[in-house]
Amino acid sequence: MSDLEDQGPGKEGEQELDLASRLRQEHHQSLKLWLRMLSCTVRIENEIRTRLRAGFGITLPRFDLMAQLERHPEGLRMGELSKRMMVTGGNVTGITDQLEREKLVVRVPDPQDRRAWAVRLTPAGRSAFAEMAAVHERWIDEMLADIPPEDKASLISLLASMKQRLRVDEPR
Amino acid sequence: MSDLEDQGPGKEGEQELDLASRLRQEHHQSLKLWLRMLSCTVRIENEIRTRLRAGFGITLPRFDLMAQLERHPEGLRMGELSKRMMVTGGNVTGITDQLEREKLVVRVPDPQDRRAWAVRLTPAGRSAFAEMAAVHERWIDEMLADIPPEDKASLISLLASMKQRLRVDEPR
DNA sequence: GCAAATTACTTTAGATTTAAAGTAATGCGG
DNA sequence: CCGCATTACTTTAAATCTAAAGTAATTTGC
Repeated sequence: MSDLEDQGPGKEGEQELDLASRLRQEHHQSLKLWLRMLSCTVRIENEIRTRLRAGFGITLPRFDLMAQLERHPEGLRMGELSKRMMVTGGNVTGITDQLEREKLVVRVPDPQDRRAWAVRLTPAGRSAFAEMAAVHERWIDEMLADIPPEDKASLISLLASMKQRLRVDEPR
Repeated sequence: MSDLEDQGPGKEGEQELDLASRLRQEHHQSLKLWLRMLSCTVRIENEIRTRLRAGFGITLPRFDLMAQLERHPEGLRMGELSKRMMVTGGNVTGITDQLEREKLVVRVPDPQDRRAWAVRLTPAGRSAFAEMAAVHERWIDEMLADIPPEDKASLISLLASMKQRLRVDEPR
């Protein structure tokens, strides 16, 4: 990738040229941003997936679900998991089934609402996750080690703002 | 999300406090960056997937494959597609099968190497893609419409640098 | 109260995805 | 030229994933 789009406007002096170059600069800006972010994301995701499998024999979606649960010892409902993981409900059903089979989570009936279930980490699940999470974060640190901290800070801030301003429908 | 981590250092004056707050600020920085980018990416991806299906009855991976081909009228080999799309070869085989069934692409044998195939858009595929691509870009523009152009420019530049510096293995 | 709409979750069908094994052609070292 | 590793792609098995339909419980409107 050549990536010449981020240089400041030249010194053509001509107002018209300046406008034209600004337009050229902004041409496909959104698409470019999207593709670049997607590319970074997929690269990292693939690496994590591979390492989780090799290191712990676990899949990324299972790890993700456990990560959601870890922050909620009281458990999360299926619908909550679906929203947080940004996947369909049917998908959550399947991943939960797998994790339950492995005794890493349990489904607890909700006494208030007999349609609903809370999913909770088992003690085994909690301890397995704790070990994986520590290594997982080390991996991320390594993968991003060559990015200057100021760049990281900028990205964190810009992405937070981006997430807020994104015009997408939340519900699934 | 509350997102308070991006405020500049306060004016405590104390060097030690300043260092401590800098440490606190950088705590889990990589992980936070990763999760935030992932969140933005998945949101956009889900929206595009839904719209592509609703608007054109096509899936995102098929659209992606066609997008790769559009820039290479001479066709791309399966292995090239795999690398560019960052998915396994088996996956490319499957998506290509589907697109071939729909008469949107063709497999052309490589005269130099009888193991290899070039995949090419058919005329129907090219014209179908042209229509979809225009709308697709409009969607991206809309989704990112509330993000200031300067933020977009910064993100484009920071993500380009990030992509370069990412410590991940390329080959699949 | 009760029918209808809604909600929470599951099931189903079909597509995508990976990892790993398989097939066939190429290229390399001797 | 021949054996063997490599390469390009396909196939397979199992898991994920979506969209849509299905089930059962809850809520809403009257």
